[in-house]
Amino acid sequence: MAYTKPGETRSRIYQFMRRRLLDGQPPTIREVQAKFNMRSVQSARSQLNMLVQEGLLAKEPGKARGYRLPGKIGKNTLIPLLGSISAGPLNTAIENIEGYLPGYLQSEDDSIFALRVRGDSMIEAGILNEDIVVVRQQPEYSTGDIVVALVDDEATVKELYRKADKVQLRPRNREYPILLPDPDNLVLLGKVVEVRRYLEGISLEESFDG
Amino acid sequence: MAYTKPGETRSRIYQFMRRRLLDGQPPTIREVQAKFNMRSVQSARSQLNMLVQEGLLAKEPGKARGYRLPGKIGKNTLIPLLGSISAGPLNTAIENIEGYLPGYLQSEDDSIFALRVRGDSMIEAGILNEDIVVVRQQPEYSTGDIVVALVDDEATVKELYRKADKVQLRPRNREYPILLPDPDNLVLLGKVVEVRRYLEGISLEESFDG
DNA sequence: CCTGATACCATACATTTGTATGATATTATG
DNA sequence: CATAATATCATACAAATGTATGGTATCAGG
Repeated sequence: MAYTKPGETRSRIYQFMRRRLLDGQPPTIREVQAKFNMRSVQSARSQLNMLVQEGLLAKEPGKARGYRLPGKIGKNTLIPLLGSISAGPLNTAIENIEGYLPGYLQSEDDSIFALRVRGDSMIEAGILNEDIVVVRQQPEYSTGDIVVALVDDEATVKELYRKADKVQLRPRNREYPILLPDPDNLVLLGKVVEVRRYLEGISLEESFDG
Repeated sequence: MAYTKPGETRSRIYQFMRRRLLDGQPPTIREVQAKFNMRSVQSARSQLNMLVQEGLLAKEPGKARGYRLPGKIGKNTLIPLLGSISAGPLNTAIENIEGYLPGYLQSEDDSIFALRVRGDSMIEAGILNEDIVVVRQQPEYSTGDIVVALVDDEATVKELYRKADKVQLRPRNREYPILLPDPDNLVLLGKVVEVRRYLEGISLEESFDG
C-alpha cells in the first residue's frame, strides 16, 4: 500500500477534525483511524499529535474525544435571555431563562445576560420595543451609559446621568419624563453592551419548561 | 440531604446539556454528576435517560459523550462580516472578510453574511450608522422587507416596495428620497434578518485558514 | 545507494466512560 | 397515613477510548 506524501494526510485529517469540531461532535482517535482507512490506532494518534504540536489543534489529555479547536474559534458561547424581571430581583429571574443567544463571552461568567425590552422609551437611541439588550454587570457606571435599572422592583432601560450625588435616568424619547429615583430604591443591574433585533422568527434557543 | 422538587433538577440538567452541546463539548455522565453534586453516577444517568425518553435529548448508546440534541437543530456558527461592498459585486467582497460574528443558523446555508451599515437613511427603523446587519440571500423578496440592494454598484439598505412591475427602495428617514431603480440595474443581495449594535469595542473573530 | 524523516503497523495496557443491579430517601397526592 | 412516583445512593462490571512500546515501509534529498 502506497503511503501518502508527507503532510498530505495530516492536512486532510485537520480538515476532518475542524468540520467535526465545528459541528459539535468531537471524534475519537479510532474514528479518525477508520475514516482514513488506517489499520492502527497509533497511525491516527501520531498525526493528531503532530497537529497539536503545530498548534492547529488543542487537546485535553486523557479525556475521551478530547480534541478541540484552539483559541477563540469554536468558543462561541451562549448568553442567557432572562424572562420578565419586573417582578423581582435578578436572582429570581435567573431561574426563568427564556432562551439563549449566541455570543462571544465566557459562558462560566454569570455576569452577562440578555433582556427583551418592553416599551419605546429608548426609541431615539435606536432601541425599539421587543429589541433584545445584552447586559453586563459592572462595579461602576459612567454618565452616558445605557443601563438596566431596577426602580421599585421594576426593570427599565435608560441612559444614566450623574450630577453631584443625584442620579438621573433619562429616556431617549421626548414623550417620557426623566426619572429621579431615590438612591436607596435604585439598583443598577448592568450596562447595555449590545442591542439585537431579530426581524424574523426568532432563532432563539428555547428553554426547558417541564 | 434534601431532594429537589420533581422536574427541577431535570430542567437544570437539560439546560446544562444544551449549553454544552451547542458549545460543541458534549459532557460525560460523570461530568453531569459532578456539576450537580451527585454522589452516584446513576443519579445523573437516570435523569439523562428521562430527558431522552421525553425526546429532549438524543443519544448514541455505548459511545462516550454520546448525548446529542435531537432533530435538525441549528448550530452555533460564525457569520462572516464583509467589509465595504460599495465598490463592487458580492463575490469581490467575500474576499475581504473583516471578521466573524457568532450566530445561530438553522441550516447549512452559506448564504448568510453580515455588513456594517454606513449612513442614517434607515434611522427611523432603528438602524443607525455603524450598526451591523445580518443578511440572508433569498430567491424571493416581499414588500416591506428590509433588503440590501446593489444599485449602480453601490450597496444600500432600504425597505422594499413593489407596485405592479415597479420597485421602490424606501429609506426610513424623511430627509432622504425614495429610490426608483432601473430593474436592470438592481441586484438584491439579501434580506436583513437581524440588526446588531455593539456599544463597546468588540474583538471580532479573526479570519482563519487551513 | 544511503540516511533521516515521515507514514504506517501490531499489540498490549490504562483510564475514562457507559451500563447494570439493587437498594433507600423524599416528594406529591388522595 | 398510605401509596406511587421520583430522586438519590453505592457498587460492580463492560465497553469505549486514550496511551505506550517497538517495530516496518515509504518518501525525499544528497
